[in-house]
Amino acid sequence: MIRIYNTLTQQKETFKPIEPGKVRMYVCGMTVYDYCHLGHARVLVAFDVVTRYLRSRGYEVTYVRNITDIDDKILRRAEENGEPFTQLTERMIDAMHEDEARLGVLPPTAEPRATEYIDEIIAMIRTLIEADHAYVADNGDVYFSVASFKDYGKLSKKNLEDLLAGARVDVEEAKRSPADFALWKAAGEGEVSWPSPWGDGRPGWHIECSAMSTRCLGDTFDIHGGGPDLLFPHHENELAQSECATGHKFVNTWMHAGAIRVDKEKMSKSLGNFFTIREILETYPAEVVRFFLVSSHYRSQVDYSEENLAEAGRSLARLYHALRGIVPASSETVPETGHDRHFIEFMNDDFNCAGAISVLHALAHDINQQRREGQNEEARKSAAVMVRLGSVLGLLQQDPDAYFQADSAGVLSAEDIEAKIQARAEARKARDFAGADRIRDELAEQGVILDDSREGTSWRRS
RNA sequence: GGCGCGGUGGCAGAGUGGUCAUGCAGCGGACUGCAACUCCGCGUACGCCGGUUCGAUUCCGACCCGCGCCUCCA
Repeated sequence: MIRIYNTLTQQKETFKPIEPGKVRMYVCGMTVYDYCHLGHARVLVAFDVVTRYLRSRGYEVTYVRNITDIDDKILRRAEENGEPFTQLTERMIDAMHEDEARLGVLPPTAEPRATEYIDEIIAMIRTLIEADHAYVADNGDVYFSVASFKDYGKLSKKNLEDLLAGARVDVEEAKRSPADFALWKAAGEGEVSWPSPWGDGRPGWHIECSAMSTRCLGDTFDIHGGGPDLLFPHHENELAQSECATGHKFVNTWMHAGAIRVDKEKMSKSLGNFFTIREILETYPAEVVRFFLVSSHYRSQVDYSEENLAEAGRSLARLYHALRGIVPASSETVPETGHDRHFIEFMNDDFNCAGAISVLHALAHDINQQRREGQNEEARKSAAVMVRLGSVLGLLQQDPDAYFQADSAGVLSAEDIEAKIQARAEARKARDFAGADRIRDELAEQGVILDDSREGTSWRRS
């Protein structure tokens, strides 16, 4: 029994898919005008874990994550760069795919782009106009009439009066109400546009998600996810449009990830305090970044800092250390253990990954102890469990030696290091400990740490 | 101002009405030529004040503090 916190009802609910055994999920993806930052990574990883876990429990998951490849920010950036907007978006989409692959994020089932759904968008706007939920304004824009949807605000818990009282809503004369939002924006002279019954223009931001999600997943689907700052206005507006257009409930479970913070402030584009994924990956192994993200609950805020990343690295190293030098038994031969059940218990409770990781540590402890006591077969079984549970979180899938010895800015080659280890072994044999220690210290200075064991000496980069 | 979330040991981070989170760091011991790795052990954590209760970090109320959204943002 999986329980998920639903933003709409503000409580954890037992998850029951519309169609037994199948899950239809939509997550708001990127607006591709810049590189992805850590905040994007959080959403990517969080819903990757949701997908992996649901699949591991036997669900067939259809995971749709859109790409917004047309909007004002894209057009502005393309103009600044002096390039066609499609060239910019293609480049950023490639970069995004690269980033997510490095973070171990599985590709979604479908990745629809706004520009490929213009027909569906126009059809939905037409339906909304016909039903009097939208209107064509004097300036040629088409707006959604917020007053026409009595449930407006039910997702973000806002009421219209409060919204209108706030001075921050965009006062646009053509709108009937300041809270109304654009479905279709009329194109100015020379702007990128598509033909429509209301003249040339381009879609507003929210309508694309309504059109793509309902087209790909049906009028009603199971899960809709996204970042914390999408709750309002984006998801609220999406919900309003969709329910008005289809006449059905839009989404059963709404999931929102927590924000990434830097120095107690939200990491965001507007504050300019963001770190891109590729920037961070220059300093930290991708799996450490993923581990950092997964080791706290997806809904909580997390602070990005060098120290926190470093600690995640040390914690992950403990896990890989346990796996080092043993060949895990094949997973099928190891039946479900208490650890598996614990893991599932944690994950069933709104994807409690922090708890799930504690099970991985318990397994590491078991393996170390079993090896110490010479129970190698038991250790191999424990390792198999650890790797299979790790795969649900997208962790521990690398060869441990490869993980520790990954050539990240290493000055010394693996051959050089092996040669030094050999020299040290000979010195030790001759009981020249001063000489042996000198070699070890030299390696340490180059960022190489040695681990002696009965079987010999292994090394890792610090 | 409106709405929402949170304050857990040196740090990170789960969780629970009454024996255990977990990890990092630290300390003591074992292993080791010495280290590293690993193992064994250690540390009177639950913002503040009331209330409910046999018993509250966990439930209720007030208060203090922090954060998020209300504008493009994942």
